[in-house]
Formats: sequence, structure tokens, C-alpha cells
Amino acid sequence: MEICSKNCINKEKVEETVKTIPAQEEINQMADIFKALSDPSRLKIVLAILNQEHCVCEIATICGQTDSAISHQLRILRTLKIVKNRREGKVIYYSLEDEHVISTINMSLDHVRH
Amino acid sequence: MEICSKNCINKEKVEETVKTIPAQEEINQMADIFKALSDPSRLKIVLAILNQEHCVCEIATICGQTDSAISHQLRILRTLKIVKNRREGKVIYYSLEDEHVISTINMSLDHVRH
DNA sequence: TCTTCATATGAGCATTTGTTCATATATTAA
DNA sequence: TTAATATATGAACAAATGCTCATATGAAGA
Repeated sequence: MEICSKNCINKEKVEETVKTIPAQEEINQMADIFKALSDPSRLKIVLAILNQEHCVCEIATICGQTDSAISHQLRILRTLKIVKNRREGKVIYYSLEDEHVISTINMSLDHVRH
Repeated sequence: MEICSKNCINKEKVEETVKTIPAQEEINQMADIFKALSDPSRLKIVLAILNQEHCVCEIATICGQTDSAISHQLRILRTLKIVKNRREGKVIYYSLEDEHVISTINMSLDHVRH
């Protein structure tokens, strides 16, 4: 890595920090989770099933969106293993899968509310 | 709100959950912070100044991006009050402003590393 | 079997996003 | 004042995103 191309750069500080930067793959994984929560519609879906499971239609009602839009978003959340589902006849119930996401959400809720 | 348009909807459960959903403005604020961390390049910038302040050129070196790209991203992070800066002559040093973001990042780091 | 209901998915489209490139601003030194 | 350095910003553009609409799938009941 080219480190000394500018006068303002403190080589030691830069090398020190470079050592602490996670691998790109880890950064991408972190970013993926944040991206899942970064869209207000998708975040609202996650908030809707934070305390209890709901079927797709219920989530759509709670979020004021179409079933289709919710289903598309749930697919993204499923792929990222943020939500899980269980079938009961025709109805599919969704709930949160990732404990870490739950605490992240609760922390963020605390933040905006205080 | 139209709640009973479908058979599968449990009205009580929906009303219960609706009470717990934050105001739209709060949801948007939460989403904004997550969005700030949702792009790998921007997340890397935040990670670069997690432990110590750096100037724009140093951040660019650490992140392997141009000064301009970094500057554009820092503007977004500044607007969201995630980073702060101080001037020292020609050089501007950036560091993290929001304590809550710091713990969110550390939590996320823990998550991907274990 | 045929219909209905709940959910999923593909294509298409408008909007947003992140980068590049050129240029502007601000500070320091000559 | 002029030149050099560090940072900021505007325009432009390619890529990604979230929604709609049409259609498909899968389960239950008539």
C-alpha cells in the first residue's frame, strides 16, 4: 500500500489503524445487516415482528403496504437470516431469527427515544 | 386503518403490535443511522476513525479510495452527526461523534467475529 | 377436481446512490 | 501576492434499490 504520497499523512498512525481494520469480507457482512435495516419500510417490518410473530397479511396491514411489497422485503430478510418463518396451513408466520439484530434494534430504539 | 380485509388477520394481535410501532419520524431516524453504516466504503471510513482521529488523506489511504470520494462520504456522516471534525491549519481531522454509533459498530464487530 | 386464499416471484420502471472528474475554497509558505 | 496543499462540492453517469403489476405456487375447502 502506498502510504507516503502526501505530507499530511502520519505513517505510524495510519499503519496502527490499518491493523485494526477488519477483513473486507467482515466489513461486507456488517454492512449487509445494516443495509437490511436501512430502509424505513424494511425496518418497519422488523419492528412489526419484534415482539410477536405475524403472517404476511398482518405485516402488510401493520406497515400499510401491499402483500407483494412485504413479501419481496421478507425475502431479503430471509436471505440474510434476519427472519425465520413457519407454515400453518395457507398462512406463513414470520418472526425474528437473529438475536443480535434484536438487540441492535432495541438499542437504536432507545437511542431515538432519549 | 383497514384491518379486517382478510380472513387470516388476527385483529387483536395486529392492534397490539400497532401500539408498539414507533412514530414514522422515529423509524426514519433509526433507518438513517443504519443507512449511514450500510455501505461498505462508508462503514470502512467509520471503522478507520473508531479508535483515533485521522485526516481526510489518511482515511483515503486507509480505505484505498480517492480524497474526493472520502470527502463526499464524510459529508453524509457529518450531516447525520456521526462524525465531527477539527481543523489544524490546512488539515482537518475527523473522529466519531455519536457514542451510540460506536457501540453499535462494536456490537456488530463482535457479531461477525464470533 | 375446481376455486379460493395466502404467499412468492419475475419483469419493468422510477428513484436513489456512490463514484469520478473538474473545479472551488481555505490555509500556509515563499 | 502567488503557488502549493488539503479539503469540499457540483454535475454527470452507471449501478443498485424498492415498488407495482401480472402471474405462479401451494394448501384447504366445496
